[in-house]
Amino acid sequence: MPRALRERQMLDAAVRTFGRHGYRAASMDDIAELAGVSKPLVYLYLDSKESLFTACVRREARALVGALCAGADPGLAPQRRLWEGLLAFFTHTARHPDGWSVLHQQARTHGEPFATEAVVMRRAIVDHVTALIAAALQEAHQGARPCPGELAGLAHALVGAAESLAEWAAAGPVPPERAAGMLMNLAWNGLDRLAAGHAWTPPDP
Amino acid sequence: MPRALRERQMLDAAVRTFGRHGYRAASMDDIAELAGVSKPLVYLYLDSKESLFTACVRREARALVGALCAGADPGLAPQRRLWEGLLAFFTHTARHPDGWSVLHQQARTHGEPFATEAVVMRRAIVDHVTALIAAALQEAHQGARPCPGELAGLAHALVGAAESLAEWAAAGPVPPERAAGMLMNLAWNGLDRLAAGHAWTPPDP
Amino acid sequence: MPRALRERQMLDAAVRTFGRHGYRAASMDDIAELAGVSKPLVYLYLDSKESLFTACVRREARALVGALCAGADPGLAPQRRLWEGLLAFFTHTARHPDGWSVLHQQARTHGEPFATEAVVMRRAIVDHVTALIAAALQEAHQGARPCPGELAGLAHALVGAAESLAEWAAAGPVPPERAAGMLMNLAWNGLDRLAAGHAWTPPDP
Amino acid sequence: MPRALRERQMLDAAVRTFGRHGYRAASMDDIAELAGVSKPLVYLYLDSKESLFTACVRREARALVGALCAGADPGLAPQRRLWEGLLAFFTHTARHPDGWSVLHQQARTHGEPFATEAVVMRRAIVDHVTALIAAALQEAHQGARPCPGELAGLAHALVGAAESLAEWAAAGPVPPERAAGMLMNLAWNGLDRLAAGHAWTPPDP
DNA sequence: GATGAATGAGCTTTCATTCAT
DNA sequence: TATGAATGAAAGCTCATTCAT
Repeated sequence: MPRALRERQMLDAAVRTFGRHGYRAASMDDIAELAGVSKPLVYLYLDSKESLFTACVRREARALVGALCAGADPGLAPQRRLWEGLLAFFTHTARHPDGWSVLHQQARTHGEPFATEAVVMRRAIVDHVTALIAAALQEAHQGARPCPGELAGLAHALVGAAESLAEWAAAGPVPPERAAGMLMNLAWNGLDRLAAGHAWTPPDP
Repeated sequence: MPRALRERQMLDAAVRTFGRHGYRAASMDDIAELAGVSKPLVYLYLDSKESLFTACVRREARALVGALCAGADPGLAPQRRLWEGLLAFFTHTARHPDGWSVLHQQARTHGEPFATEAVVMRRAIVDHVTALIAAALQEAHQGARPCPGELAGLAHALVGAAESLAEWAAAGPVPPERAAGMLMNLAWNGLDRLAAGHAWTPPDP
Repeated sequence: MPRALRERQMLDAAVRTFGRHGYRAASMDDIAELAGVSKPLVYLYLDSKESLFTACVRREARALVGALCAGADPGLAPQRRLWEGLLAFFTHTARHPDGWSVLHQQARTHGEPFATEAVVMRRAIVDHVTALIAAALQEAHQGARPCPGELAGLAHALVGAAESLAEWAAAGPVPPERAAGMLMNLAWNGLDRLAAGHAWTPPDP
Repeated sequence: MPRALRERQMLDAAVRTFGRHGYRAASMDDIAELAGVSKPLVYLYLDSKESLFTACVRREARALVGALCAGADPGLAPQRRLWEGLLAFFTHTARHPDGWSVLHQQARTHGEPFATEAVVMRRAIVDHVTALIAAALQEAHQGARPCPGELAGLAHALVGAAESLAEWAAAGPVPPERAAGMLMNLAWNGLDRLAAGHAWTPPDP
C-alpha cells in the first residue's frame, strides 16, 4: 500500500482516538489497531506520539482554516463574508467533530508544544475575523474607526461565542444556519435591537 | 497539623498542578510534593486521583458560582445585574487562573466523570444568564418575548464570548472592567450600533 | 480497660481476620478496626504483624491441643482414647473454624517463621496419635510390634484423613460423631487387621 | 524466541515462585526475573497476576489429574487400579513439589477465585476415588453396598490421608511405593472389613 | 513495506510502621 | 492507657518506544 494512503489512514485513526480520549489517554496501541497497522509502522511514518499529535493538529487546523477561507470568499461584500464565514465554521465543526475536538479541546489542554500550535492557529482565525469585522463596519458606517485594541477584543469575543455555539449546536443538534443566524443577531445587532424587533437577516448575495 | 488545613493545602496544590499540566500529566507525586506532604497522606485524605480531581472541580465550581452570585445581586436592575455578573466573572477568573483552567479546560477534556461535572456547572451558569438577559430585555422593551430556544442559544454565545475574553484578558493583561465593557458593547448594543457611535455604558447603580 | 482483656479482643479480631483473608491479605487496619482500637495500640501490645500472627497461631494451637488432651483422657482404655480424641478434634474444629483455618491453612502457607510453628504443633499431635495407636494396638493384639517408622507413617495418614474429614464435615455439615465414626471405620478396622498380621500386598498385575 | 516457549518459561517460573512463597508474597518482579524476561512481557502474555496464578493452577491440576489417569488404567482390576493410582499420586507430587504446593496449599488459601478452582479439581479427584473404592469393594465382596454418603466420606478421608502422606514422604524422603503401601495397609484392610459387615462401634466407656 | 518480540521508566495505590501528644 | 497524623518502601500495572527480521 502506498505510503501516502497509509499515512492518511493513520492520521484518521489518530484524530479519532485523540479527539475522543484525549492526548494522554489515547495509546499508540489503540491508534495502530484502529488504523489497521502494526505499531512500528506508525513510528516509522510518524516518528513519535508527539509528532503524530502535532501532525493531527496541523492537518485539522489547515482543514478548518481552508473551510473558512473557502466560505468567506474575498469577492463578497464584507458583511456577507462574515455571514458566510460563520456558516462555513459551523458546518465544518459539525461535520468533523473529532477534528474539532482535537483543535479546540485537546491541543489547548495538553501543554507545550501543542498549546502553542493551537494558539497560533486560533490567532490566525481571530486576526482574520478582526479584519473582517473592520471591513464590515467600514462598509456600514463610512468613517467609523474603532481603535484596534477594541477590535481585537471584539473579535476574540465573537470567536469564543462561535466556539461555544458550535458545541451547543452539536449537542442540539441545531443546523449551522440557525447557529450562524443567532450569532449575527447577537453580534451584529446586539440584544437590545433584537428585542426591539430588528432581527438581523442575511444581506442579499 | 489539623486535618482540615492539610486538606486545603492539598487541594490548593492539586488545583495548581491539574490546572497547569492537565489531569493525566499531573502525577500524584507532584501534587504531594507541592503540598509538602507524602503521597500516602494524599490518598488517606482524598482517596484517589479521580476523587481528588473531582474535589478540585467541585471546589472551584462552587467558588466561581459563588463569585457570580455575589456580583449579580438580585436586588439590582436586570441590565446592571448582567454587567455586575460579567465583572465578577472576569475578576474571579483573572484571580484564580489555575482554578479556571481546571474548570474550563481540564474538567471538560478528560472524559467521564469529570466532563459531566463540568457540564452541569456550566449549564447552571448558562441558565442563570438566560434568565438574566430575559429579564434585562423585558426591562428595556416591555412586551418583548424572544422564544426560549433563541434565548438559550444567545446565552450560550454570550457565555462562550465571556470565556474567550477571559483568556484574552489574562494574556493581555486587560482589566476586568474593560473586558466586561467590551462584551456589553458587543452583546447588548451589537457591532452595528457600536460603529454608529452608540457605545454602551454602564447604567447608574 | 485492662490490658489482658484488650489483648484478647485483639487476638480474637486477628484470628478472625487472618483465618478468613489469610496472613498477607489481612491488613493491620482491618484487625484494629474489628478489635475496636487504634492501630498504635495493636503495635504497643503485640509488636508487629508477624508477632501478632505468631501469637494467634500459638493461642489456637494451645487451644486445639488442649481440647484434644481434654478429650483423650489418659485414664481411658487406649482404643476409647483414640475415639474420644477424634471426637474432640472434630468438635473443636467445627466450633472454631477461623482458628482452625489459621492453624491448618494460613500458618502452613505463608513461609517462615510460621510454617515451622505450625509444623511443630502438628508434629506434637502426630506423636500423640502415634503413641495412641501403638497403645491401642497393643491392647488389641498383645505382642503386636509394628515398627516405629511404620507407625509414624500410619499416624500421619490418620491425621491427614482427620483434617480432610474436618473440612468435609464443616461443609456438610456433618456432626462430629459421624465424622469420627467414619474415620474409625476406615482406620481402625484397617489397623486392627494390620496388627493381626494381615499386611496388604499389591495384587498381581 | 517463540511465544509458546516463552509462555512455558513464565509458567515454570511462576509455579516455582508461587509454590514457594505463596500467591501474595510472590511478586511479579520475582517471577519475571526468574523467567529471565521483563515484567511487561509477563503482562503481555498472561494479563495479570490473578490470571497468571489461575493459569498455573490449571496447568498443574491438569498435570496431576493426567498423571492419576495414566496410572489408574481402567483396564486393570479395581483394587489394583487403586494401588496404581496412589502410586502415581505419590510419584507425581514427589517430582513436582512446587506444583503440588500451588495446588494443595496456595490455591486453597488465597480466596476466590482460586479456592473454587482448587476445590473443583479436588472434588473431581475425590469423585474418582469414590468410584474406585466402590468398584474395589464390589469386586472383593459381591453384593456389598455401602451407602453413597458413607463412601464419599471415606473417599475424603482417603484423599486427605494421601495428601498428608505425600508431605511426609517428601520430608522423609520416603519412596512412593512405601507411602502407597502404608496407605493401602491402613485403608484397604479397613475398607475390606467394613464391606464385610464389620462396622466399627465405640467401645463401652 | 511491515511486524512479532521485547523493555525502561513511570504511574497509581497499599501497607506496616512510627511519632507526638 | 490511647490515638490522630504521617511516611518509606514496595507492588501491580501501563505505555511509548525499539530491535531483528
